[in-house]
Amino acid sequence: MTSARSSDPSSSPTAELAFLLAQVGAHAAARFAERLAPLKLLPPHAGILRAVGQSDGLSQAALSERLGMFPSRLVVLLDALEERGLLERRSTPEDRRSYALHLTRAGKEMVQQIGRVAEEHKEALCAALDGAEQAQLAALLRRIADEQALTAGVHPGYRKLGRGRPADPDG
Amino acid sequence: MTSARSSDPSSSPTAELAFLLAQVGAHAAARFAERLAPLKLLPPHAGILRAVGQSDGLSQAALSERLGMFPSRLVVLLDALEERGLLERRSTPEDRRSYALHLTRAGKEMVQQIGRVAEEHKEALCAALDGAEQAQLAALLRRIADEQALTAGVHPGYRKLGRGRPADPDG
DNA sequence: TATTGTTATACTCTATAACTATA
DNA sequence: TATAGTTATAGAGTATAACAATA
Repeated sequence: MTSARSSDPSSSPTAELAFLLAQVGAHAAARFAERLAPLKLLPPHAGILRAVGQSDGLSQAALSERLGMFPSRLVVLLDALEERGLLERRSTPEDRRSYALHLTRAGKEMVQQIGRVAEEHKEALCAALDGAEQAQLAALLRRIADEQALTAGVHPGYRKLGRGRPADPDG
Repeated sequence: MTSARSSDPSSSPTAELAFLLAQVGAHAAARFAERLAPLKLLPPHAGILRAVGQSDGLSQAALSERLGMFPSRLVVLLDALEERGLLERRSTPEDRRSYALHLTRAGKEMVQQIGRVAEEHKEALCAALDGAEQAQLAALLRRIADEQALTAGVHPGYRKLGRGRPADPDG
């Protein structure tokens, strides 16, 4: 079962490519989640910290819009981050209904640490490839991502799914 | 938000590579699930049909082992496939506890159709790349998959997850 | 009347455990 | 006593709906 990779799919020589993408991608996501675990963070937490770090002071509505996440889901995730002192909700004078989200000092440090973890993760994941090959792979993926209109830094797992099956296996 | 892809991540030029893999991979999986929907199949169904097609007559225990799926989960999926006449459980004389799984005529045709859908899916997903580039991408991914010891044709989404967080977002 | 954020509820998916029938 | 398959239960995770405060 180790090298039967040739005998699988249907027709064209790259027919398995889409499956390979989904397979390696899911593996990458799972491994990253494992590396995040010691930091007591789930992937969506990391995504939020990164987004807030990039757009300091944005509202929950704006953030949920950007990440394609339901506001009600965001609340729970933000609660956890605020409780840990990584992020704070500051009430704004302009509109007393909404909060401006800011990273704390600890939050900024956590973002740094996530960056380091991501780098280690990438290195372990792509150990089979040298630097030039990694750059090549990144370039190809970026072109797919752009053509498919994927938003930079937004994982589909964050998204509210259009009423139907969850963004499931295979591919 | 369309080309901020440069300003995200941490340090190295390919730091975003792992995220890109997870992002594109999840996108691929979601799009494939959509293409499967008209066939009234979920991705795990397709995975099962393919596996049984490759190893006609295997038992549920063997199949659940191969796909890394809990036997109890397999039951429900097989029920649906059998009900639709795509697959059958034949009792074997040797061991009356177990069943040998076989594709029906309709099941084999469905496998063909899944292959066609997969091909269309790949073509749409990788529209940004020409044939040579697709082959290049596939080769790079295959090397990662091999080095990371991923089993051919088995999506991590099938797997029983080692007691912890689900194979989640990011990467 | 519409919007921000929140709470409460329901639904889906999947893991765990308990059970039967064989062996 | 152990194994194949099944059923039943419970636990995550996430979408939907209802709500209070403000605009």
